[in-house]
Amino acid sequence: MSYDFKTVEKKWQDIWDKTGCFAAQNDSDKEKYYALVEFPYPSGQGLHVGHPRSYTALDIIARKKRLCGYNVLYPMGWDAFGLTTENFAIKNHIHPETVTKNNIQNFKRQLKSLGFSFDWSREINTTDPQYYKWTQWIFLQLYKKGLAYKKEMAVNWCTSCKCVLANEEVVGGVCERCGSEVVRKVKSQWMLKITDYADRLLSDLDGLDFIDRVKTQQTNWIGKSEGAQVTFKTTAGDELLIYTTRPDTLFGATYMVIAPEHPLIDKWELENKDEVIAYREAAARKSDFERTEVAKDKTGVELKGVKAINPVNNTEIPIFVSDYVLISYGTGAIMAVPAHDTRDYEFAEKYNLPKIEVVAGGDIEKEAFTDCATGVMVNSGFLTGMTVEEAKKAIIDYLVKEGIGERKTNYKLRDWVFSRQRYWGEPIPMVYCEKCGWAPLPERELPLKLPYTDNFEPTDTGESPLSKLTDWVNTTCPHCGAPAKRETDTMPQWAGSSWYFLRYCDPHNDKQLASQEALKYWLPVDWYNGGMEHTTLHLLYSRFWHKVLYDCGVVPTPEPYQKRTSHGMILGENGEKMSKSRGNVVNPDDIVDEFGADTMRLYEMFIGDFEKAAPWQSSSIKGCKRFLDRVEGLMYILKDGESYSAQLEKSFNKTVKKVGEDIENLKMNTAIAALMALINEIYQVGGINKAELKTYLLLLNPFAPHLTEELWERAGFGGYLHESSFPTFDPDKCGDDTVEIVVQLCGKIKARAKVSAEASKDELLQIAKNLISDDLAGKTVIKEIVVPGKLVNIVAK
RNA sequence: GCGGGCGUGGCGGAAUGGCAGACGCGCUAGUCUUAGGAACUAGUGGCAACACCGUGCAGGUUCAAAUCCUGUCGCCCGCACCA
Repeated sequence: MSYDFKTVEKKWQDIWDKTGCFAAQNDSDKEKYYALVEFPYPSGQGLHVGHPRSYTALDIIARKKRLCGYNVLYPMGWDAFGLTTENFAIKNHIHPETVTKNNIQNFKRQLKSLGFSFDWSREINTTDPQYYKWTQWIFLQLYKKGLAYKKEMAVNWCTSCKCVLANEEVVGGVCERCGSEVVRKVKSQWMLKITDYADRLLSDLDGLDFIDRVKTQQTNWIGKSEGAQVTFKTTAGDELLIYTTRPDTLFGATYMVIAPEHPLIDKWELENKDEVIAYREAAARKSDFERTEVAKDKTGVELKGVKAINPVNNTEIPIFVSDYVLISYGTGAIMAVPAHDTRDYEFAEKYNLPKIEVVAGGDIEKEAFTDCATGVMVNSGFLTGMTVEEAKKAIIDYLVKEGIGERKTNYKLRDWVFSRQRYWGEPIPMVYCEKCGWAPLPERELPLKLPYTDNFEPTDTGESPLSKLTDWVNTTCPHCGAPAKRETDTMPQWAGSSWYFLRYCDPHNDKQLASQEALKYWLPVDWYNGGMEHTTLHLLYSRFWHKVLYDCGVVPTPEPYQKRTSHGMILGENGEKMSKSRGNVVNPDDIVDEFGADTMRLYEMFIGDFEKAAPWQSSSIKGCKRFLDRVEGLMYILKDGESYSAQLEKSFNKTVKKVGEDIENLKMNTAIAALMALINEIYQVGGINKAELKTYLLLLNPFAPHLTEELWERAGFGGYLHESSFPTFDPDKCGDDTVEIVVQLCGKIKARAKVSAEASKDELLQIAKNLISDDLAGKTVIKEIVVPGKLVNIVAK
């Protein structure tokens, strides 16, 4: 018995399209619910089976919330700028605009075939000038607030994409996108000062309902550390500033290390200048990857002719240059305490430098003693005898009093490199004038449209392809009117996605990025689901932009998303990541064609724990199809009935409770299992009445919307199912009258008994004792444990 | 190295201190069928066993442990010389 899913699904998708029934209302009195999934990058490969996992889960949430009376916004759009499209365009000699248009068309067809209840009237596209007008506008606000600045700096350069990458886009020393080598290159780049927001991005996590691993990852990425900044005098007469989280170990500092890029190297008269410069150049030639590759073996050169003076004991100590110290963190210089830092220890061993134990408790002949919790200070002047924590406080007080140091907080987070030397991105609305310097484009000139060209390939020189379009580049200065040149770099892919959820609130507004009323009504996003891979990229960037917009008074909430969850990856049948090269890719179109959208949706939810990775199993899909066939089969055993039958009343109440709760907790797999168990019971009983079918269809509807609407209509329930309401349950009718309890003797199961659910502890105990009286004979009862509804355990000797 | 997570039947997975294996796949038998890689019914952790054994391994706490604690092995993810 198999129903005609193709006809049924087409019919309902057409009805939903025609009636626009899933469009959210901006002027509603109803309570709002904003459910959001990450909008896709419309690649040429089409939809991946990973996409529907997220989309189906939140579609279930959205559909359930609508049935519960909410005004639901569940939108969809296209994150369409970016390198993948551009690289495809170059390879196939098609303009990226055409590629994007085709890919979107295909994605949209695929999404529609799965029956998602997206509000298509709010569809957005980041490459639409009416959209990126506001991306550019936000950039101008960042610039006005001093949060966008241009800086000559060493950046990550992908040798294949011929383009700068953000720190977050470099994974394991290679390009996140193409896997090619990333080298350091000095370029002038637009930077966004996300570091100004580091503390707020960290502390505001507290009030948010994000899953722990997202919070942990963002916290680690921001990398807050507290310590002290200390000034060391040098024999050259000037000062060396260092950062340390262990100021308590200052008496143990036996040498200093500065990063190869440290500016003092150029300033100082060094006896071995050639050697030092050679070391620096060797370090510069290394890519980040090589530099971390050799992390095990530390190298360095002593700076001859200059020494640092330890301010607490006036000892002269040598200064080294080494690439294990990073110019980009802290002050680019450290005091080395080999006795209490493993890296310094390793370096000191190699270069035969002295170690002074200042915290007792370890054996510094063997290894560095880094424990802060147990040690006591020794060899440390006025700190001797204190605990590490006491010493930290005392030394900072001392440094402040002497004017040679202060308390200091540092972050691992770096500013966001915002320029890309590529064509397919938003033009940065800035103009460079010889006289005035960088000038922002007036807001009325937005959008600054991306000029159309067929010559969009990246250049070997590292210049943006836009620089070849001299007609476009040459302009006049917005300040003085003199001839000037446009910025030719474009924005990174992360720009358009950093605020897209705002545009959904009011997508056709041509005066503002969205109206205040709309933003006030819809924000924050109530539930946002997306991939873990975006935790330190998109998710962090968009929180940053949102906070800036909040400070500008553009958005009414300090945080964009109230709740964040993340789905596990769907792996190939062989348990490996799905990829073309592994040949284990499943195309959603094939599944929809063979089994239908409802089965596909159900299977994606039934595959396992939503948060965990799960391998695709073609053989299991038919289980979901069989289940839906059995649901359709209910029509043939349907009886009249205004209320639940006595036989099924408890089961229905229990299942309503469970399915409702499971949906809210994203436990779609067990919700489906409960519906399967219930239908098994219905077939056991041999029939279902109309009241029961109604409830059953409503519970299943968020998962399998097409079939349930169809059966609703066939059963003659009137109107559309999606206009009805989610069933409620009677808490008193969720428990069974009789329950089976287990009788244990010393924790071993000896008997089982069906008892009344209402039975008291004493009654249960008596029943249990009777049941195992033979075993108890001649023994002394030591302890009796009774857990009503579960078990009785008697401990006897 | 640091941080996060995981380890349960032939397979995907349930169970978060209280009956291990819900639900599904697969498998076995049966029914119907010209046929079955369809559907339906029953069974299905191991074992000859109602005893006993069983949640990576070794200990521990508890009347009771897949679940909590300690150690250990293996796998996955993130960060990676952040001073």
